[in-house]
Amino acid sequence: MIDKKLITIGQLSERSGVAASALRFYETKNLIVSIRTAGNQRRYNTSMLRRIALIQVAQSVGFTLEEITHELISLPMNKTPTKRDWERVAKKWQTDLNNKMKQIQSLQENLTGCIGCGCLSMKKCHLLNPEDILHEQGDGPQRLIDD
Amino acid sequence: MIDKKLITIGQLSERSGVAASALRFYETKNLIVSIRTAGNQRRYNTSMLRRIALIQVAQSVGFTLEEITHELISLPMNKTPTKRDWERVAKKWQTDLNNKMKQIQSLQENLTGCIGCGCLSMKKCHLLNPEDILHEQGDGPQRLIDD
DNA sequence: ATAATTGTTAAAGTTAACTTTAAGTCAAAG
DNA sequence: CTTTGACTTAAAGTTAACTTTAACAATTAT
Repeated sequence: MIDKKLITIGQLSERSGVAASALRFYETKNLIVSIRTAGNQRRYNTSMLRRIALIQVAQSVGFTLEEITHELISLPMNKTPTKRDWERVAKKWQTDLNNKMKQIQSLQENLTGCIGCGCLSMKKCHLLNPEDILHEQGDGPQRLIDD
Repeated sequence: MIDKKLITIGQLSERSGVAASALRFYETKNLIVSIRTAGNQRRYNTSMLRRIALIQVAQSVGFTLEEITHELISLPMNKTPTKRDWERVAKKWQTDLNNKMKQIQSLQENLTGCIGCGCLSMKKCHLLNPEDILHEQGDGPQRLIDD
């Protein structure tokens, strides 16, 4: 439990797929931490690989690094998160993912509607008519070729 | 059909909700076009409102402006797109939206799995084990507290 | 022990998508 | 006709998320 395997930034980079420059950058943003050798080189606990994987997942989901810093702030840097730690983070992400899904679904429905109805003038299309356009001309009978 | 109502950049900005500076920027990126008055001021056909709405939708879906330029290049600048024009664009978007949904769903499932199984060591978690970590130690019996 | 490799920092550069600024012109109202 | 408000351009600034560069130090291999 005392002598853990520590890896260099080059090894962490290769195993995580994240460039060393990015890892140094992440450190300035407090996303990850390192310990230093007597000669001032960074060494990482292998658990950092997991943390970086989490960061990548969160990024792919659309979080900014700043948000991710806040999301992960409660997770331990140098050991496996507890089940409770992990549940809290994962549930937050699920909520955000659900919201993203809903947004996309509503766009999907609107697109389908637009295709279905032709939407040639698009005067009535909810998607393409964000609170304007109708007021651009009086709303007489719908015209198929217009402005 | 000859004298259409033309609007100024300020009006377009207010009605679209997009800053005038952004509209000028969009023009440099060929996302929109304008005609000029004798005094060199921009004037827009009101159909540009619809095009801007499309741009906003596409952006919210995650397209970059460059991608949007390509998506919209086939749509007429100064008149209503034909049904065929519109169908092509909308279908492309639907495909992209479907892909986004699938990606998010797979993340959802992985997150659920992780919560369900506890994933305390996370050695086996597909989500958190992007082709590494298992090789960090021989795979003896799964440990709950580790590196 | 020395060479080759890998690591260190600070500062500047990069891309996307805009905004801000400065200095000046146009258009609309009175 | 003059003033006020809207518009014009070019150039520089902004934020996120990094990368590149330069000059130098630590490790590792021979």
